[in-house]
Amino acid sequence: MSKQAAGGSHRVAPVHTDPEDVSVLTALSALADPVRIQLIRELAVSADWTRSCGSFDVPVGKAALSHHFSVLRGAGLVEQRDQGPKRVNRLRREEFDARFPGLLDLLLRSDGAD
Amino acid sequence: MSKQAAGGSHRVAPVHTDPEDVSVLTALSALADPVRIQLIRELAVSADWTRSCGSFDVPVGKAALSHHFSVLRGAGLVEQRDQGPKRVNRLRREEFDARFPGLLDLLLRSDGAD
DNA sequence: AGGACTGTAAGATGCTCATCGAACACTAAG
DNA sequence: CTTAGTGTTCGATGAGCATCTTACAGTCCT
Repeated sequence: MSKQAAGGSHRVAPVHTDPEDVSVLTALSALADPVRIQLIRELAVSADWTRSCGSFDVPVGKAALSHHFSVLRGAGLVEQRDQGPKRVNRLRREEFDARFPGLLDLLLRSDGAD
Repeated sequence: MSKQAAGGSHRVAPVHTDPEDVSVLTALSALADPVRIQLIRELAVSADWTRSCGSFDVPVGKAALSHHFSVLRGAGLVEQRDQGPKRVNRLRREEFDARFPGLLDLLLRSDGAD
């Protein structure tokens, strides 16, 4: 049977929030974190669906990482898909830009020192 | 002696941070708070130097309010000046826009329900 | 000088959240 | 089936922050 992009690899399919349903406060809160900023920046320079959750160079454990991705999903910033044992990611650039124009650009334009 | 706009009414002159010296993280963190969002929004529709700190309709005490303004100053969002016993405020719209284009617009365009 | 008003500073409290460790669920490969 | 790899969930811990109360420091008015 075809199994790629099937519905539900791990336990349940990841819960996503449409950027249109995200409040400004939620969006800003999601972005106001050093680890999540780094995740977004790394995602931004990677092709869609090429980065698994564990492939990011962040100074936190797996549990915290999973939590951060949950926050990013809830803010409509990231989409996830199960691919075999891995969960691959995609930055929802266009959709998020439509809801919050310029916000992502702001984050990605700044130097890494920020 | 002239006393208007003199240097130091209360105890010391308020400490300001230039928006150019503000990191993205600091800016986002400052804006990721319901009370501060409300302050910014009220300030945005008020003429410069017309609003004293106590003139805002926020559901917190004086002490917390003072703290919030301190955060806003530190993020380069608000400028303060002593005017008699009051400390009047001004939104640093142009300067902040130059550092973070579109960020303030985003906050001010959204509905109050956000 | 005295009193009303405005904002700041200091200390205490409570809550939210970021983090970790360990256990669990699912997939893929041997 | 067993093992290795990946990510989630749960419970606990700790830090940071928003808030309050109280005390203080100015300014203005009488």
